[in-house]
Amino acid sequence: MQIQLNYKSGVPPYQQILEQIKYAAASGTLAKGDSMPPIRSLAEKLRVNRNTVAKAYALLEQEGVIVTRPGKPSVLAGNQSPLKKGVRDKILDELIDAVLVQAHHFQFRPADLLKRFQKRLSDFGNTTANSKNAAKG
Amino acid sequence: MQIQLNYKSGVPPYQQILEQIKYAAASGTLAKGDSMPPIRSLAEKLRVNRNTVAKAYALLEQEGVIVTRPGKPSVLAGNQSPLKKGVRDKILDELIDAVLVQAHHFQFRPADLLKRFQKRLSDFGNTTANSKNAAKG
Amino acid sequence: MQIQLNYKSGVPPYQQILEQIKYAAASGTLAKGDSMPPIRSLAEKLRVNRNTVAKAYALLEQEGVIVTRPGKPSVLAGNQSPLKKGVRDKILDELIDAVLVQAHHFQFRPADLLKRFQKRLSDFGNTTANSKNAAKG
Amino acid sequence: MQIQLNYKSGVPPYQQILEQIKYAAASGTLAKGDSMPPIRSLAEKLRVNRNTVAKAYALLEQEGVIVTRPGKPSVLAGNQSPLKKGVRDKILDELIDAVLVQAHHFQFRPADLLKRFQKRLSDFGNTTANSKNAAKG
DNA sequence: GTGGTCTAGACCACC
DNA sequence: GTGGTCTAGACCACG
Repeated sequence: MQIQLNYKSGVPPYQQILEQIKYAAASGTLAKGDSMPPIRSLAEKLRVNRNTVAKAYALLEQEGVIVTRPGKPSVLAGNQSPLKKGVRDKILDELIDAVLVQAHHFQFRPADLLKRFQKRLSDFGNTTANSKNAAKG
Repeated sequence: MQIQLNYKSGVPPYQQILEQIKYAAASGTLAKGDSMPPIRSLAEKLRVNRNTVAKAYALLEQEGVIVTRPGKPSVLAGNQSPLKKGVRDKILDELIDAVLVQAHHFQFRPADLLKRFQKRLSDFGNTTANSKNAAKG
Repeated sequence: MQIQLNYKSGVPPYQQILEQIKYAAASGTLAKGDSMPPIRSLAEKLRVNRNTVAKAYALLEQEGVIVTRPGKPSVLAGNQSPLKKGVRDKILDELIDAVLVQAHHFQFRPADLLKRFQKRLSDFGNTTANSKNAAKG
Repeated sequence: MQIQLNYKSGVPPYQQILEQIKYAAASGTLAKGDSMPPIRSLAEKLRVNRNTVAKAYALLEQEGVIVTRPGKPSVLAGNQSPLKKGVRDKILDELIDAVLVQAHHFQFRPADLLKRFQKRLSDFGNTTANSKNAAKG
């Protein structure tokens, strides 16, 4: 699972973690019964205090998204109502628009922006392919 | 210009104002040289404190989006970011990464994501090109 | 670090704080990686409101002088301005012009002014070079 | 006479005008009995509202630096106590230091800074040589 | 403890 | 009327 924290977005980190895990669950990246990454290692990876991750997990349990049991890894609860395609598209479009607006403001030429996006996309594919193994290892 | 504040998102109001004005500027709803709504009236309309809007305006000026001068209404500047290229690229990359992560969670296939991005990009280009006429009409 | 506020100058306090911290950073009184005085204590010492100091810190971060992170003390960044070269040059030229105008009013001969500038420049270089030891001594 | 307004210094324009005229008088750039530039033309030259210049002139008269008579051009009053050399030097040094600090922050190399200063200095010499005639004409 | 944000209300300088 | 600044006091998120 890939989590991106943005410190300048103004959204509190615990909330960013929360949302991204929820999305991952809703989209099927995480399946029912999968175990979540341990708080400690996730905190370390994100370079964030454990309390911050713990808070996200606590809220996730409160919302019924995960089940935590002391001593055992947290696992994803079942029956996630997956987001409808329309909703998912809307979320993505908003993020894409943010890119477009900023790029326009920076006076990027569309072709250059597209190139940058493609490059980033292929880079991302490679790292996530590796990270899956890294996470398991 | 239409600004909608979302109090549940966790994004601070001054930043939502900032982004939406940037959006309006980028999409052509506001044209270069147009004068901005006065801080006071915008604050009243959004039902926030004057200082909150003032903060957004101050940041917009620092980013080179608008020009403010005491006694005069703020006006939209010619889009010129005062930031170094490296800094601009970094900001853009972070926004792109947010898209990639979300798309990955939603299990979009890279090809589909790219297609969606391209579509959005060309739509955006048309909007900004047409908006001048739309505003006049 | 020593900060002196002058209330008669007309320069807003937040800006005096900004400049003097910049000065301390440039002259080596503060070294890269040093942590800054907390906003609250500095405000108390200067007998100004917390927000006033906070504003100075926020601007210092935007200029790349310090790095702030909620929960952690602010630290001095490696000096790297995020501004475009053209913008940096313009800022410098304005400061230089202020010198020239004043010298002209004082009827300094250009040669004398240049000499004075050179002296000050080399003195400044020595100060920053020695300050590390001075701070330690 | 050369007046430089800096809108980002935080010092109100009327005060900048006031100070620079006082310095000019104190340093001898303006001599007793010289007539001041008319409010209207100075305001135009500085791209500032007439009220702003008028305010500066009013304060100058209040301080006894100039004498204004309706319908006639304002003239410089006599007996300006010229600033001592030590004071003048200190004022200049402070302005020079501001340049050095900012240049250091921008990581200008001393040689480059010096070069820039020299260039600006020679440019300034040329413009002021012309402006004297322009002002008279 | 740290920094970040918002409100409420005040004063200033400029046009 | 405009934008800019400051104070006083509150709440939040993070470590």
